[in-house]
Amino acid sequence: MARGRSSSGRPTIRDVAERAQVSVATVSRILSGSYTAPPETQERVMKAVEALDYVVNANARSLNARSGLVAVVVNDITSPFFMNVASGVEEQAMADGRVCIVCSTQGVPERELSVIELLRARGVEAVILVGGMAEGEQHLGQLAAAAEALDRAGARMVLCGRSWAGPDAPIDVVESDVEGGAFAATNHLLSAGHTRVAHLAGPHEFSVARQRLHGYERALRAYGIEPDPALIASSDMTRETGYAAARTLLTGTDATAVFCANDMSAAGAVAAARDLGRSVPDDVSVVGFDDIPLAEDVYPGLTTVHVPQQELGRSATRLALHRRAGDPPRRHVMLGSHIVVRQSVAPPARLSGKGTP
Amino acid sequence: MARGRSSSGRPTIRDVAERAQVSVATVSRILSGSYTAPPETQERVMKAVEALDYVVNANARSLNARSGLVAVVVNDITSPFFMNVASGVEEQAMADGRVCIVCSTQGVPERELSVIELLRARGVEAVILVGGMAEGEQHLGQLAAAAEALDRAGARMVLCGRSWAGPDAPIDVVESDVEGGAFAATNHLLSAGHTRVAHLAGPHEFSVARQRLHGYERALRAYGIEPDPALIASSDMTRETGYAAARTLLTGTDATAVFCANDMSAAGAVAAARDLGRSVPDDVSVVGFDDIPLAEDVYPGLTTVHVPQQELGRSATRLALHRRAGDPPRRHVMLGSHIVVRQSVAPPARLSGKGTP
DNA sequence: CCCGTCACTGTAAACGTTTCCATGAACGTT
DNA sequence: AACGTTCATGGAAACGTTTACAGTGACGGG
Repeated sequence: MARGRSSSGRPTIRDVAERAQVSVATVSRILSGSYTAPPETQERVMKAVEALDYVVNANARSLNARSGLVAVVVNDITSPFFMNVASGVEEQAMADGRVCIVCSTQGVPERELSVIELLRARGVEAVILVGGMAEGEQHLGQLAAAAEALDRAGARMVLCGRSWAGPDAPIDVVESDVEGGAFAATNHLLSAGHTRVAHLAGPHEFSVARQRLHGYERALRAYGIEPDPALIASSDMTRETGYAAARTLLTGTDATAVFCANDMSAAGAVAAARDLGRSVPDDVSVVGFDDIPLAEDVYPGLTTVHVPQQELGRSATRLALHRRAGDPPRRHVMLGSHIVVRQSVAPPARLSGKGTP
Repeated sequence: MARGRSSSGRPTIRDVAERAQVSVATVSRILSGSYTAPPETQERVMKAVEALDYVVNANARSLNARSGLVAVVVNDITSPFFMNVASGVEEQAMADGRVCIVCSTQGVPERELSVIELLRARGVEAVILVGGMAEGEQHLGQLAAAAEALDRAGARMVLCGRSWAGPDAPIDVVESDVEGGAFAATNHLLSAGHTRVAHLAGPHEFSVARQRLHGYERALRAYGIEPDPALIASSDMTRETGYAAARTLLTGTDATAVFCANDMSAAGAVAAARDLGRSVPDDVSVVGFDDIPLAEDVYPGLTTVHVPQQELGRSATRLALHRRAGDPPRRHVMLGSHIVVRQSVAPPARLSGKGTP
């Protein structure tokens, strides 16, 4: 039952019109709610729609009207940080009457461009780029070109939780104060009495990783300590590589504290410490970054820098969607971040030994 | 630079044709790679495409050709379990030359239907439904209708990691052996010597939650123990509700072990135990379900039932995409699950006291 | 009684593709 | 020399909508 008149496939607006004994124009008008038809006709059309189980062909519609699509592009669909930001985008998009879809580059930086192109082909109204590691000279150029192309098509692209590595950003950017957060985190360790504070850095090509490194170094210097390259290891911000890097850091150096580039690698560092028979926080203190839900479940609870993930997403979406005539072409939003104290930090063993009577 | 000839918006195929001095048909043919044009023309067209920064309008294309879109629908975009399954879908979809998008119902069960409708409107080729709590009589009926409508449009819908609650499924289903897993998990606790094994169940409307409950009860009975309703609490499988439910379970009963409906609520249970001053596993044993990455980071490492999340997604996608003429209309794939032993289970305190000399 | 207004509806032209069919040229076969 | 084949191309008809424009009656004011 409920088959359309057309030879095959979905019923079309013509089938509905035929069945309801009106013209396609009338059906279109009623369905898009663009005006008030007399209840009698309205009903006839609705009945036909019901009977045929008709849905508009959104692709055909997009030929004339706006698509109503907002897309989030993430590097890895399983990363809690990215997906928390994405859920913020989703929320705001829905509030603005749009539909949100999530696409992934599957960890391949170059794919970022092809995904954007694909979205442009689909006529999305906004592309929110969250995270993303590829920040080479050439890639940035192509990104700028892609943004311009989107612009021409009436769509907006905004960088979210990631900063533009070049001189001035050709697109909107929403980020949190990463360097300030890193400074605060390192400072937290220093003021607990640590002097040998290591940093488990992220990939150097990644601007937010560099910012964390800078914040770390700045905090050390503010304490009169010159950063020691031996205390800086590098991971790609996953649990596994964090584990490995932390392990060498803890065995090869006299570090009593580690500031990690993100919570994921911090979880790896905690596991590494445990496997080496070092207690956290008694033998070694650990601080993370991001404040993903995991941070609360790791034992001991991870002291970390809170990044307002949902708000990052919401804000980026607002920027993309709410554009008024007078707005400056490029906008930049900087959200604050603050430290969340849990149980993974304590004074260094020697000091705490000295400190107690 | 690089502006199209049209008044505004993106350049069209006509602009390209004009610039390359060929017909639109030729351009279309060359771009879709449907035949081999002489290199000279080929080059002219490519140059024009480049110069105008042209991308096809995928919506217009979808009017005639297939869309190449595969969609995953999840309940909550921030759930690790769902997103791991989704990444499996993504992988397989890409392998089959399709593009994968993720949509969320944002925790609102009814929204599932509207999202499916929206996807139908976009002409997707496959809809993979992962998770999803709404399984009322009426909802299932509507789901079946939606599946039929998709079918008519030449698209496939498959249920993934979730079973059809009614008599026989009107659509393809891929699931893991949930009841068997629950049986094994409970059995693991029983054979460690526990007799007061509690169950932190999921919502009863949710078929996979019911299956876990059944497996739990079956294991108890196999040990000659009649399930005690007092030992069964309920959460909605989040960390927070798991925490609350576990807390009442641990204070109000003499349970020495808890089998949790999923790892998330198990993490809550572990936290509750800790906050009550009960050590895991010495005072209380905990077993989870799913084996999400978190299970490894919780302390102590969570003994849990491994569900092949990626494979679930891959398999569902294959089912949707690889359909041959002779295939039965409805298929059902059941993947195995097995227990992963970590550190959250030990013999009950009394027994272990008795057991040692 | 005429005419402007109004509410409702239909016709047809976009929108940007793909693809069927036709055309003409070059070329090897009989 | 007449003829099929192949190749490269163009014209035009779909695909399923939306929407500008035009048309129909009905109605009420002059």
